[in-house]
Amino acid sequence: MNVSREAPDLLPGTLDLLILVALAHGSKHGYGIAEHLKSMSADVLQVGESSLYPALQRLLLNGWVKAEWGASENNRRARYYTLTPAGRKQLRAEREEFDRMIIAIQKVLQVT
Amino acid sequence: MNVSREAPDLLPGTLDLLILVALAHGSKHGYGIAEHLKSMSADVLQVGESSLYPALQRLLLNGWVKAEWGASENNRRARYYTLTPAGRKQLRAEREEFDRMIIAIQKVLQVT
DNA sequence: GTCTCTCCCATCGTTTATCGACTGGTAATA
DNA sequence: TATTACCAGTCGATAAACGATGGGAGAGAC
Repeated sequence: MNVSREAPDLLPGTLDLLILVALAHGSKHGYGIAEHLKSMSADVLQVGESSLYPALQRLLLNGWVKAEWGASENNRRARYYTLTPAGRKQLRAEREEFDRMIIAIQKVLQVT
Repeated sequence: MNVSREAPDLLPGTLDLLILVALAHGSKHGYGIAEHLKSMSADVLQVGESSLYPALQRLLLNGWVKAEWGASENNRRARYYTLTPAGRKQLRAEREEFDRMIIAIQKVLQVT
């Protein structure tokens, strides 16, 4: 019964934040976002397409990002996602909330 | 459509770790675990009973903890949970994995 | 010319965790 | 007697992440 556990690809609840951060420097397409997160994290954060694209849909629906079709550097059809002003605000909020949680968890952990 | 978001009570995926840590110093009953997490985190980590008890069931099923009925300091019927050796091992593993994730996320975040 | 590789998009169905609301009970205290 | 604090859970809804799957188009090898 779940005796051996897989190492998760990412911490649940942090994907939206990670995507928003990835887009903070400029527009990226989905594939590029995944690459960015992977390389920036030294291959620890491996976000699969089946997590990434639904997440991007969420962000679109909430108005945090907008999307437009274009061509990638490799001359391929790609959909570029860009942070909206509301998205920047959301990024700040999520980052604060994340920090709050991490600090709280560290307090509990460091007792040991 | 989800324009205003509630601040979550805890980071998903971290509850098991938090419980294991809470029990690392000695047996506690469920209510006591929740109290411990709340006070240690300066009221940030508010784990509700409907998250706590299912989590304890998971830990029991996996053999990370064992449980026995007893009486609380307040002279009430209480179920005391205790870490097993497998639970200590699991605690180490989860803590490592958590640290790995946090470090990776920080790397992505600090670029901004 | 076609094969394969990398790049790029996405959905569907399953699993799993969290959580709001609820039920149920006992000791102490006002 | 009533209320409050302590202590145990369950049930159903919601939502996020993920494995599997299914495209398609450019580039380079053969």
